Amino acid sequence: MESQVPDVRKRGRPTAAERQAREAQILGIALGVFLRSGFDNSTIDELAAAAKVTKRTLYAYFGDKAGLFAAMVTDLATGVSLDAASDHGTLTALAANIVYRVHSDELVGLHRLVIAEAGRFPELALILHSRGDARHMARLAEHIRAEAGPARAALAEPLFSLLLGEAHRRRLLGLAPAPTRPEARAYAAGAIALLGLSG
Amino acid sequence: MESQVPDVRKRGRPTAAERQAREAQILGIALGVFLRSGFDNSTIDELAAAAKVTKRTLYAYFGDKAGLFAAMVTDLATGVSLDAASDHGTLTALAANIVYRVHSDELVGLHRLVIAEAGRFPELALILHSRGDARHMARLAEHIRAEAGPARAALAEPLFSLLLGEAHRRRLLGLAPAPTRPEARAYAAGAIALLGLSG
DNA sequence: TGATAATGAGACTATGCAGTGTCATTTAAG
DNA sequence: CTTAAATGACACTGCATAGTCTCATTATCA
Repeated sequence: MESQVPDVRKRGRPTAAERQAREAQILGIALGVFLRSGFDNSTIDELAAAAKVTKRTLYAYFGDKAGLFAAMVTDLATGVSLDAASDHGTLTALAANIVYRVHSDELVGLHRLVIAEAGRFPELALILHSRGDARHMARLAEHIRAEAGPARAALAEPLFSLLLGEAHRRRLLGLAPAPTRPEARAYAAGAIALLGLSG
Repeated sequence: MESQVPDVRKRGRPTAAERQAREAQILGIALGVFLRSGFDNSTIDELAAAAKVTKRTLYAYFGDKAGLFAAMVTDLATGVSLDAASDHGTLTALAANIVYRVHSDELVGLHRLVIAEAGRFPELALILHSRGDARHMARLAEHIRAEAGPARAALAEPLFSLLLGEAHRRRLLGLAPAPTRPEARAYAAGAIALLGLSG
C-alpha cells in the first residue's frame, strides 16, 4: 500500500520547497499508519519506514510522537474544511455531499482517532469539531436560509444530526461500510423530507 | 476514589459465591480504570492495585489484559440493557430517560473505549451496539406505536438520532459535560416536537 | 483430617519502543 | 568555495510493562 510512495530519500540539505513538500508527504503517510494502528500501536519506526524517512528526521520535524500526531490531525482538519469549498447547488446536493464525506473511511477514521485520544489531546478534539461538524452545520444553515427562509435556519443542527444518524454510529463502531454516492443521496433526501425542508 | 473499595484481600480458597462476587467487583473497578486511562494506558499492575487483587488472580480469572477488557465491556453492556427495564410512562418520559443515560459519563466513556478499540475487539462493538442503541430504538418504536400508531414506528431511528444529536458528538470528543435531568427532558421534548410526535 | 484449589507477595524475564548520540555524506546558501 | 544545515544509517540507552514463576499460606471440600 505504501509502495507507490516516491522514494525521494535523499541526503544533503533540501530547498525550502522540498522541505515543505516532504513534510506534507510525511503527514499524509502518518495518517494512513495512525488510521490502521491507532496512536499507541503505531511505532515511530513504523512511521519512519512508511514515510521513507529516518527517525531523526521525524524528530527534527515534529519534536516527538505526539507532535507528529497533532500536526497530522491539524493538517487534515484544515484540509477538510478547505475542500468543502464546493458550495453551490441545492440544499439536497449539499446534504448528500456532506453525508458522503462524513461517512467516508478517512473522516470516520479520523474521528475514531481523535475520540480515542480526546483525553490526551483535548485541543485536537476542538479543532476537529470546529473545522468539521461546526462548519458543515454553518453551511447547511446558509442554504436553509436561502431556500426555506431565515426562520428555519435553526433546523441546520437537527438536520446534521439526521445526516449522520444511526448509520454514523455504526460506522464509528466499525459495524458498517462507507455508503456509496447514491446511498448518500438517498439518505440525505430522506432526512430533508423528514424535516419538511423539501419545498 | 478507590478508597471505599472493601479490602477483602483474603487468602485461601473462596466459596463459589465469594469468587463470583469478587469477579463482579473486579469488573466494576476495571471499568473505572479503563475509563480514566484507556486500554493501552491502563497497566495490569494499576488494575490489580485498584481492585486490591494480585496480578496472578487477574490472570487466573481473565487470561490476559484483553480478556479482562472484553469481560468488562460485556458485563457492563448487559447491565445497561437490564437496568433499562423501567419501561412505563409516556414517550417523552422514556426519551428523556434515554437522553440522560446515553449522555452520562459512564456510557459516553464506554462508547469512547469501544470506538477506540473497535479494530482490536470488533465483537465488543457489536455487543455494545445491540445491547445499547438497538435496544433503545426498539423501545422507542414500541412507545411510538402505542401513542402515535404503527405507521409512525419507523420514526424511532431518526428520533434516536435526534436524541443523541450534536450534543452527543461533543460528548464523545470531550467538549461538553453531561446534561442534567432537566436539560435532558428539554432536549427530548424538543426532538419529539420536531418530528411531530407530541400529540 | 488430608488433599488441593485459590490466593498473596513479589521477584524475574522478555520485549517493545521512545528518544538520543555518533559519524559520514550530501547539498543549499552566502 | 567554504560553511553549515539537513539527512541517512543505525547503534544504544533507558524505561515501562505484559506475563510467568516460586513459595508460603489459608481455607474449602470430600
